[in-house]
Amino acid sequence: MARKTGSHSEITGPRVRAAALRLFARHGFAAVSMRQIAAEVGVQAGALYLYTPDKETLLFELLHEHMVDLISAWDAIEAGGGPEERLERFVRFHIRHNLARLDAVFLSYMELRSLGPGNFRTIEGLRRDYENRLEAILQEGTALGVFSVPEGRITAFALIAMLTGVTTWFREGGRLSRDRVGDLYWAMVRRAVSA
Amino acid sequence: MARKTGSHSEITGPRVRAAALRLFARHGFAAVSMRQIAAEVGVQAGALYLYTPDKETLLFELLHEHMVDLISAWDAIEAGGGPEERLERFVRFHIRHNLARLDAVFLSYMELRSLGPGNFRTIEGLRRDYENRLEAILQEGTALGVFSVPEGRITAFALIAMLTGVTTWFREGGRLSRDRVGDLYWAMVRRAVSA
DNA sequence: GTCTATATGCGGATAGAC
DNA sequence: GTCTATCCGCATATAGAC
Repeated sequence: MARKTGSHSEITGPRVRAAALRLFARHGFAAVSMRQIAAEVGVQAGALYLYTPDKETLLFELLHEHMVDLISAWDAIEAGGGPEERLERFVRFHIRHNLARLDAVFLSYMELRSLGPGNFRTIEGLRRDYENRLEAILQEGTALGVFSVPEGRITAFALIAMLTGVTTWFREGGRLSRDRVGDLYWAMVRRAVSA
Repeated sequence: MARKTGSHSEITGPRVRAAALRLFARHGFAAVSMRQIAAEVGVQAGALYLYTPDKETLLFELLHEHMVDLISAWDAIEAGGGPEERLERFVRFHIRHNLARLDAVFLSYMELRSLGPGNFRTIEGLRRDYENRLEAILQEGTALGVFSVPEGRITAFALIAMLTGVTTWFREGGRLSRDRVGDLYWAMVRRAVSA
């Protein structure tokens, strides 16, 4: 199947999203121009509109993809085991998954406000879905008497905030390995919720 | 001492900072124009430059004031008692203080990147000063055998992230009072670090 | 699919009148 | 101390050539 010269749809689309993700996370959504994104990809600004109807939609798609990716990755891992086992798996998963996606994590926390109301609600709903999965583990463990968690929802918020915080200080090649960080955080989480 | 008509320096300055804080936190530094800030205060855009040399300096001063305020408020409270007592005081102080300054907390996390290198380092240094105070409590408690904290610095990061997270979900007049939230978080923190 | 060119409007910051 | 008017540049988004 012959293709026209200069036809790079399958390759330029992902490159646009990658550049936008990097730049939005680094400088903020409003501070980044379509021209900057285009320059990073190596095309002219007008060409970006072949891949997104406008700037906000580009942001929305990045956030949406990140949340769907997070939830489906967890759903593929959670199955089986008691609450304590699943909670440990959650702690290690959340740290590992987010450390591998620093830009997307930062963007998800900072630029929800740059979305219109409809897009905002969609992303917020996905975040809630994720939080609910952790809350369910905590509730189940409390019902079984292995955890002592009087407020499952608030505890889920607290734990996710603590775990996500790793992304703000962890440095590749630093003194602590990812696994060691997982050990440390799991030790804290376990003690914080144990009966 | 007579004063000219339309002379409101002592009152307009604080109003400019208050409007900037609110708008920067709500919409992001880059997304807010000097004209918007001026409109909120009720003056014309040009008049703002009587109170700040430029937009970035305005942001810097807001962040700087917030950090100095935080540290000096804590220093006025910390004195006296053992590590466990001081840690409890820290937990309750951090939650209470930050809940009363939601815009500034949000801004401090999101818009450090909008500062130039020099201003950035200044704010980062102040944040480090604050973290060090918590770390010192954890180290002292570990040395005395009342805490079991193998990594004081990482644990300080983890606890601050967890506590600051309250600002993202707490709603005034909701089911939980501030004091109850303090109780819940202190229970988690205590168990997470106890020997 | 990408380019160049452009419409149209808002951005930060300054000058000078009052 | 504040206002009006303005400089100048960059923003998003689109039109039409190739």
